[in-house]
Amino acid sequence: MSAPTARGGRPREERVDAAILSATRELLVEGGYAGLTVGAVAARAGIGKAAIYRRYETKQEMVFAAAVHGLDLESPPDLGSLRAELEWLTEVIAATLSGPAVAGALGGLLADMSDDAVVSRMRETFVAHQRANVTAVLDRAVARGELTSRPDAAVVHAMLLGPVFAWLFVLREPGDVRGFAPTLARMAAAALSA
Amino acid sequence: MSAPTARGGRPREERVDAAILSATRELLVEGGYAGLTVGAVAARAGIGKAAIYRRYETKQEMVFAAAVHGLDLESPPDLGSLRAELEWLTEVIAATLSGPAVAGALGGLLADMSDDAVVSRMRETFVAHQRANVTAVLDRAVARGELTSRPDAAVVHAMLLGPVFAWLFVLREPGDVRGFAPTLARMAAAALSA
Amino acid sequence: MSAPTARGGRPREERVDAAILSATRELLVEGGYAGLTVGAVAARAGIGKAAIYRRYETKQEMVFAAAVHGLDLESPPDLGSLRAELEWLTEVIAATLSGPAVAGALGGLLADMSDDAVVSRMRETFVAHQRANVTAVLDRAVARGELTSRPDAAVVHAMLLGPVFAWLFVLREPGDVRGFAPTLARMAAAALSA
Amino acid sequence: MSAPTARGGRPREERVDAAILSATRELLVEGGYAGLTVGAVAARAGIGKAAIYRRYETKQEMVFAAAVHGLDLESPPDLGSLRAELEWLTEVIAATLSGPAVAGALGGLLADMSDDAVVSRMRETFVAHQRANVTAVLDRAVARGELTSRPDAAVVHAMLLGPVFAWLFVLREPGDVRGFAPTLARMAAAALSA
DNA sequence: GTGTAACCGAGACGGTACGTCCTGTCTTGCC
DNA sequence: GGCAAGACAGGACGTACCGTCTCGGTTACAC
Repeated sequence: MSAPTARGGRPREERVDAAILSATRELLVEGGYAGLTVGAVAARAGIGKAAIYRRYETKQEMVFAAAVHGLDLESPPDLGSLRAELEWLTEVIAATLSGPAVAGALGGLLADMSDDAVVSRMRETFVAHQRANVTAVLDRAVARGELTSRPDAAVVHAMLLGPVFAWLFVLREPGDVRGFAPTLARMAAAALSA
Repeated sequence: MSAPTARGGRPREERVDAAILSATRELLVEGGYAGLTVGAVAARAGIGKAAIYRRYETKQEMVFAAAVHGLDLESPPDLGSLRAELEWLTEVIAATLSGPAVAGALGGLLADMSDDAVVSRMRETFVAHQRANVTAVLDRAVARGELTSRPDAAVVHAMLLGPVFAWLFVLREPGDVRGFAPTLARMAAAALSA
Repeated sequence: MSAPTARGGRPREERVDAAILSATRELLVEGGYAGLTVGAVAARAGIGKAAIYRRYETKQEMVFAAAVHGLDLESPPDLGSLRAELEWLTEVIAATLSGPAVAGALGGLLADMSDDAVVSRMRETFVAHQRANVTAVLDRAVARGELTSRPDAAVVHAMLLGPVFAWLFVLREPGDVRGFAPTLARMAAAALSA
Repeated sequence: MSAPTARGGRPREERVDAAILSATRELLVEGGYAGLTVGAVAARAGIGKAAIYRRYETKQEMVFAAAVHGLDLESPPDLGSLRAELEWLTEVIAATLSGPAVAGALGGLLADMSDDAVVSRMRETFVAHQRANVTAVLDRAVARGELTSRPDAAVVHAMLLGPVFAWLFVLREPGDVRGFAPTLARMAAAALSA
């Protein structure tokens, strides 16, 4: 979809790609996923709806691309201790999820997707990289001798991502999510070390 | 809404209340939040749409009432140890969230709500009771001497609810969520004891 | 309907009858037939909707009763000439049709009725009496020698009623309908005499 | 409404315009104005409701367009005498009003309209042309010397249209309206000549 | 007097239509 | 062939109204 063979004809304008993503992010901040309309994105971007559907098959794909695009691409640095690196991971996750566009989009994306291809893509893009980072951190901790055996990365990932997710989307504490990260990392480190 | 003073006039029929909730739950299971129609609920319940809108201002309120109604009302029994009780809590949370109606509804509800009254109601109903249960468990652990000081119940709640939530709605591992609960509870107990 | 056998039980309150008709007429003036609601009539009259439907089977019957009630019951006096009496008839018709409640109701009544009982009742009540008056006037003109044979009363009635009706409901000239009556009567007299 | 400036974009399809009008006329014949549903028109026409509301602001406008469209566009031929031409006019009016779609629509249209723009448009379209025809006929009669002065065309129009209108919508005589036209025209000619 | 039957205001009930909105596709004419 | 504009089919949404029914209570006539 995003890369149809594109043999001949006029090339797509990058300006349009950028305008779509940027307008989507704006409207996501202003009105959340609900209240975001493909027509409104087109109008805000000063383009036609067809230019959107030429790039994304559905509204969900567009929002996913806009919200997730370019997120969380760094790998965790070696900070010397499991706990410090877990804290780094948690903070990156919290920063990613609490960005205004992501916050507006994530709930909505979960809604419109049942079990189809989009959710798979999302898992691959959004989840796989984070899990790789978790794996790297755990491997380093084993190498350092902080852990005797490497726990399941998926479980550890859920333990870091989950509370942040719940905090933002269900609990919605008025307090800053960032302050939550160190506490969470400390508890996770303790749990793993035990 | 659900309880207008109602001085005179024909009283509302409980049969209708029940039929709405039950039809909503059925359709939630069959087609998820997306794909659930107010008209379809009315048709399935054998009532008119107006009877629904007399009770709930929006589709979201109806779904919320149907999905959350009567959930998780038991209090945690004294099982003798913090870990056992955390495990009980986690299993209740997992059972609640993975029930078919709730699973179909929760994502969708998060979507259509920005920050308005519905999300507050949801927090009050859905979250408050679980948090009270967490508090009770922690208090008992302090009384037993398992913990020296009572940690923040909100944080502990997030640590239990969050991973389950993430597992179900983001990670969507094919594996059973139930198997996840004991691991999670064990790690939480270790984290708290440290 | 209006007079069910009424064996036992509490008798109907005349206050309610009057309140219904009066509220209907008020709302007819304020908003026309469209925009008149049975619920609004009940509210304005300070009664329940059931009290209305106990008296009238449909909204149309109620409006008909309210608009037509007590209209046009006088018989045409002997004014000495056909033309004078035709003028009297035309003025009565114009006065009847241009009353505010009737004006608001008639179009609407015509709308909701296809060919059923209500239109028959309306014809009987509203039309029959006027036609009897036309017949009386024509008979007197024959007796006076102004006409050699009595024309069809239905045709003459249509020639008097019709232009007034069209003037009010289709043409809607801003000018006063009353000024139209003498001209119409004069032309009708000339047509009949020829 | 029917002609927005429409600079760019896909032009409206004539097929859709025609399908709307044709489906409306069919349903008007089948069930009258009451019993005609915008949804049913859309379904019968094989189009979406939005395509209707893009063209007509309300159901009334649509029905008006369908019932009145293309009616009565001929001008009265010179038939040599006032009476013959009046008869022609009356027959055209009767034919117009007694057409099945118009008969189903007119009463209903009168109902839903109070005094707003729709009734004005209707007057302009439906009435203005007929009145112009009346004027032409009267002018020819003056030129022929049949009339000494030209009477008010509005009054004459009311005298022709009105009885037909009343006959069809109020009196509803079972007899054929067509037979009514010559009598009416003869009487009108006599009245004008006097 | 005390039934009993029909009344009363209030308002919920099933049903149906309205007019608006949105999605994803298609069709113009211009570049 | 991409692009802006916008029409298309389809269908859900939330509102409004109709005519019926139910509640708790009142009022007259008959026994």
